[in-house]
Amino acid sequence: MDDAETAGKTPGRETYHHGDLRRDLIASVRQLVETHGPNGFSVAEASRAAGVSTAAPYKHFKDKTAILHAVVEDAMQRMADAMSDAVAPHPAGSIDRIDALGQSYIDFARAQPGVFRLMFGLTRGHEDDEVIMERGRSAFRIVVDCVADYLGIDRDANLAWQRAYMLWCFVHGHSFLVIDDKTTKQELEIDEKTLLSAVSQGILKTVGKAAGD
Amino acid sequence: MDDAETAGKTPGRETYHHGDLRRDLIASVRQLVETHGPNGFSVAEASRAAGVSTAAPYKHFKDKTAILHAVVEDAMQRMADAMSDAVAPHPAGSIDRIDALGQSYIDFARAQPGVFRLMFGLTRGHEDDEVIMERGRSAFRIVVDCVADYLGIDRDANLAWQRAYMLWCFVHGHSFLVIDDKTTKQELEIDEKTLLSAVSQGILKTVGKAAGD
DNA sequence: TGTACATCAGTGAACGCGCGTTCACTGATGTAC
DNA sequence: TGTACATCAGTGAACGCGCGTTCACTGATGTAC
Repeated sequence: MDDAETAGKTPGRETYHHGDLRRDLIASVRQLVETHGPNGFSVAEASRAAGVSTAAPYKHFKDKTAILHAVVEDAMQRMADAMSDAVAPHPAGSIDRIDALGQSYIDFARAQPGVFRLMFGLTRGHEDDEVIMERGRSAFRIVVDCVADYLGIDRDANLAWQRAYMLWCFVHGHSFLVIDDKTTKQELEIDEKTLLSAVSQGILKTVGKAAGD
Repeated sequence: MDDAETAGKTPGRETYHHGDLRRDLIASVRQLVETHGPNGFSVAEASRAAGVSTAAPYKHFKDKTAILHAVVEDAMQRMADAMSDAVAPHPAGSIDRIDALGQSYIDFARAQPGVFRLMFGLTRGHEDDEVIMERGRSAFRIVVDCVADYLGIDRDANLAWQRAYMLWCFVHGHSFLVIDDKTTKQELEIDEKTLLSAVSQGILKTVGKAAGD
């Protein structure tokens, strides 16, 4: 009971007011999405999971899509944070930073594939949500900065953006293939870490600055 | 009228029997999925689009997911065909083959993003559909073969599979980012063709055979 | 060529269900005096 | 410290809706004799 209240789990709430329903709803939706897939979420079910009536969410969100957006905003922030954390332990300008960044991205996708799918395209209309877009951009900027530092070029250089984008594509694609079970891992006979560093080196080291030519 | 019947468009069918409802339903679903998103599809709406009662589809499919599976099976076949066609005009063993392959993949995704999303993970349970899996594998085998030929190694070599997978990840990720509007194209200041060949060269040419080390 | 009949692809009405959202309401909280 | 009142986060019942699926049926087709 005490634990439940402290953690905001709301198993059988005793107080009339919930405490922080908004946060709890987001958490419930996250869990539902992981359990029943990115579409297997309803306002009703989320309300039940949070232990409130189905009308309660409308005190905090305009409608269903507003909840979805909040979940994605939250996820974007957590992903950006995870990427920052992954980068920290490694020296600036090292390739380890870049590999750690990629690994954290993949780990995020693997840990919460439902939310990951939600973040990317499943629900249209993200383009209009400035919070989501901005958090996405700032996450990408981490990649750009690491790439620029590694290459020893300006952080605004086109080359840095291009190389960062190439890496993003690879990591993004691999993440999807992993969570979709399309990757025939045993056939590849290569572990993820090796794969990742082989690609980052292939893209960063060797193509050099000649891509525009 | 004649045109409609010939094309199987069924605007206001006159015959009691439909002709080829199964095929028409798949086409209707494809269109619905492109219009209303990968989830914006119902048996009822597909029936309406095909001009039959909502019960008619059950004469051809067990249930809703069976229709979905059929759509994905069809799409997998069309994608594999598109990839074969893309490869054909270029000499065996050339890098052009590989770039054309990647381009055809991206083109497919861009042309029918809804179906593309359907193919990948949106609906779980593809793993159990042997037809879908087999067609996916055979499409990937085209990539592996092209890579092996380019590298001048055996088509069953691990290295070929690994390199092919790296390329697939990139192209797959880029495709998703494109259809999700996450790619800030103008900021990159690089066109797709250049991007694609830079990556394929980065991954194939320069990392060489040393990735296992 | 004609008739009887099995087969099959369609109909249309109905079912139960869960959903998103609204509404008038009520219980708790915080603030002004 | 006590009371009055505005505010706000909840309730629970209700709504209309579209959906997936089933059912007994009927119209068309093909085949055996």
